[in-house]
Formats: sequence, structure tokens, C-alpha cells
Amino acid sequence: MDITPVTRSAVSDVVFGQLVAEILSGRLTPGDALPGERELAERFEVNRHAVREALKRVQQAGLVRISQGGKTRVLDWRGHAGLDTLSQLAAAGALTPLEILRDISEMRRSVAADAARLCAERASDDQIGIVLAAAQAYPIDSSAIADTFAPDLDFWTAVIEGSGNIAYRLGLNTLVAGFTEIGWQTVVDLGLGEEYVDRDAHQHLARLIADRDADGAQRLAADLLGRTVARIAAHL
Amino acid sequence: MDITPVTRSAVSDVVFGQLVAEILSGRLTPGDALPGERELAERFEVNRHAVREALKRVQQAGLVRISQGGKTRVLDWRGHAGLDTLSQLAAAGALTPLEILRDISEMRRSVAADAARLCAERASDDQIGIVLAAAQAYPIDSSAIADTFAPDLDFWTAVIEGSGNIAYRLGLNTLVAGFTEIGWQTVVDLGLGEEYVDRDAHQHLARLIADRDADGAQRLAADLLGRTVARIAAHL
DNA sequence: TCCAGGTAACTGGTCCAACCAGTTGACCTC
DNA sequence: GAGGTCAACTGGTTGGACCAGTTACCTGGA
Repeated sequence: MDITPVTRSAVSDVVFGQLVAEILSGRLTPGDALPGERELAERFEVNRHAVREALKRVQQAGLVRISQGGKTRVLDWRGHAGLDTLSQLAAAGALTPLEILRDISEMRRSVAADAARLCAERASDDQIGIVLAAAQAYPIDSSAIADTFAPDLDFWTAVIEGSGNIAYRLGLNTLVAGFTEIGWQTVVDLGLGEEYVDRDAHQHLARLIADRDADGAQRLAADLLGRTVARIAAHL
Repeated sequence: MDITPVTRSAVSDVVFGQLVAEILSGRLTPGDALPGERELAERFEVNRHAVREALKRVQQAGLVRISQGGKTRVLDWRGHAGLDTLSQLAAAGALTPLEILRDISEMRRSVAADAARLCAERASDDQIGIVLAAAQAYPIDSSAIADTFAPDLDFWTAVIEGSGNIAYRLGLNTLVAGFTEIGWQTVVDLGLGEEYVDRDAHQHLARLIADRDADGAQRLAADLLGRTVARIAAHL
């Protein structure tokens, strides 16, 4: 049997999720006015406070504009939502998992390639050491693809830390969150795991970075991650 | 005189801002337990609901882990916060505005360059038309640099829309938000406006995209935005 | 007829107070 | 000392009241 920890989600989380889904799915279009908090509370059969907590978060996500006295109106999420909304897009079904997967991998490609370049240019010796160690920790056997996700993430985290770019660091977190939302299983099912088992390529990349070969590191990183992009594109 | 609309910020927003600042500034370190909601409410001199609304948002930002029955603990924001937290970093003073500006412009460079390539490869004719129009709308005179931000944003938004990558689209929103948080004035003061007045380069880029010259578009975009990166780096 | 002004009925914002539901640790028993 | 028990925390949820803006309608005077 496959026992999973019980997840009891808070009421406001459920309300939040439903509101976000309504907006991202297009059932609520920009400019639409949401029902009042009191009515929402009645319809969701929860207390108004829970609705308020949820609405505040929807606002923070950039999906609605709340104004005291006036009605809460839906915003155009393409123009107002932040990258963190990416992981909600899959859940809301606004895009297919494959589309989101492609976009994530494309962004990962350009960001990680640039991070590899920057890492080679300006990482401290300590940071380079971590990159080399992460490359060493890369698994050798290709049998259990799912188990290579963690080492792979460690490796790229080290590279991005070495780049010293905090936007890349935070962006990585967001992309991973979106990736997780889709589920690793989908990735495995699509046979997209090849990149994760190319231990030689990652070790080579680490060596290029350690040698301060910025151009070479960027090229190799772009090539390495580009394979995944191409493989996903083939499925679309 | 310079009249500014009165901004009345909600109580929970203030609490949210203070909590985020405490964490991002490092005054609260990962693993630390926050005071209980009741105590926070007492110290902020607000109702507990306001504290709860704020805490829920801090959790959504990935800065704390809330668990019923247990205490709310601070997370390592470098490893858990999403890109949307970027704009808070400036306000919290965790990094200098110049550092954040550099990181934003670096990310913009690699994302926009890739978007230019993708746009040339797969944008629809309608989308290409919008890019060309946005390039046409680029201002000619270089006197009022601040007025060129909007057309510049329109241009790159068109390019990214043409790329069809939703992650890039949302990422742009987040980067612009971070940029706005720092303030355009800082940018102008640093003399970083040159890129925004290079009308010829943007028109050239639009033409390359329209001609479906993916490599050329990527190169020019990277070069164009790379100038700003270099100019900021010179200040560090 | 038209429009300025007021007003009533909304909207979201804040607060108080109570109770439910998990977690933790001290304490008591065996 | 090992184990179980329970009280005292923690966050989660609810109800209701009231404050504070916005909106639309309605009225009375020009």
C-alpha cells in the first residue's frame, strides 16, 4: 500500500484555490466584479474572515484589485500576475501541463545558461567547490530517474548561488514549485529524464566553471538544458 | 506643488510589510519561532485577524511555515521564497537598490534575448505586427528619458507575448514590479537611460523578428540589454 | 429641464469575544 | 526510568457588531 500523510487544508486555502481557479481558467474575465465578501462567505459556507484571508492573497497574487467601498474586480492576470502564479496555472487548467512544462524548461534553459556564465566569471572559490562537489554527487546509474531530481536540483542551485544573482535564485524556487505542481511523474512518463542522467556532461560543466571558462560553461549549459526543451517540444 | 494621492494602507498590509522586512533583513533567522498571533496582535496593537491575514500572506510568499498547534517558524528565504519576493527585498534593505537593479537587468537580458529568439521563431503575424507597431511608437527625442519607459515596456511586452512563453510573460510582470519598487528615479540618476532612447536598435530588432531571423534577434537583444547590465556593473 | 446636494444602501476594513483543533511538555503513575 | 495523562500552549474558525469609504438614486432648487 501507498500511505500518504493526511492533508487537512485550511478553509481559506480552499477558498483561495477556488477563486484563483475561477480567474485563471477564464470563467471570471478581467473587469468582472466579484460577489461581495458576505455573499461569497454564504456561498462557500464559511465565515467572512476566511473569505477575507483568501481575497487578500488573491490580491497579493495580482489577480484582483480590492478597493474599500467599491467592488473587488478581476484583473487581467497576464498583465498583473507575478511569476509565482505559474504553479497555479497548472492546477487551474488554464494551460496544459505540457505547455507549462515547456515554458518552465525554456526559462530554466536561458536562466541557467546565463547563471553558468556568471558563476564562471564571479563565483567565489568556496562556491566553485560546492559546484564541483554537487557534480561529484551526481548519480551514476540511470535506473531510478526519479532519484536524480534532488542531486540535479542541488547542482543547479549551486551554480545559481555561484552566479550571485538573487533574482535567479528566487526564480529557481518558483520554477521548481511550478514543476512540482505538475508532478515529477508526468516528466518521467514523457521520457524526459535523459538530461538528468548525463553525469559526464554535468561534471564537464563543473570543470568549465572551475576553469573560469564563462563562454564554454554557458554554451554547454544551454546545450544540456536545450535537449530537454527540444524533447518537450516534440510532444506538443 | 506636487500633489500625491493619499494612500491609506490597510492595517494588515502594514503588519505584512513589517514581518517581511524582519525576515528579509535577517533580524529573524531561519528556524526562529515567531511570537504567537495573540502576542503579535498585542504588540502591533491591532486585531488578531489583521495579524492572521498578514501571516497567511507571509506564508504564501514562502517566508514562514505555519502549522496548527505548533509555532510559526521562519524559513530560509533564499531557498523558499519565490521571485515575487524580489520587490520586497529592496524595501527591506536586504540588498542595496543597485544590487537588485543589476540582478533584475541581468535576468531581463537573458529572458528578453531568448524571448526575442522565440518570438522570431513562432510568433503569429498579428503578434509580429504588434511588435513592429511598438517599435514605431518608440519615442524619437531623447530629452525626457522617464517618458520612454512606457513605450519600452510596451515593446518588450509585445516581444514576450510573441514568444508565447507564459513564464516569461509573468516573469516580466514581476521584474517590472521590482523595478518599480526601486523607483525609476534611481535609474535616471544613475544615467542608465541610454538603452531606452536607442530607437534605431529597437526598430532593427523588430525588423529582424519580422524577418524570422531568430539568431540575429537574440544576438541584438542580448547586446542591447547587455549595455545596461554593463553600465550598472560599472557602478558596483 | 437640469443639475447640485443629500441620503440610503451598498462595498470592504476593523474589532471583540468565544470556542474548536492540533501540539507540546510537564507531571504523575506504574 | 518508561509510559501514559492532561493542562496549557499553538493556530483555525466562527459569530456579530461597528467603522469607513463608494455608489446610485432621489429630491429640491435654479
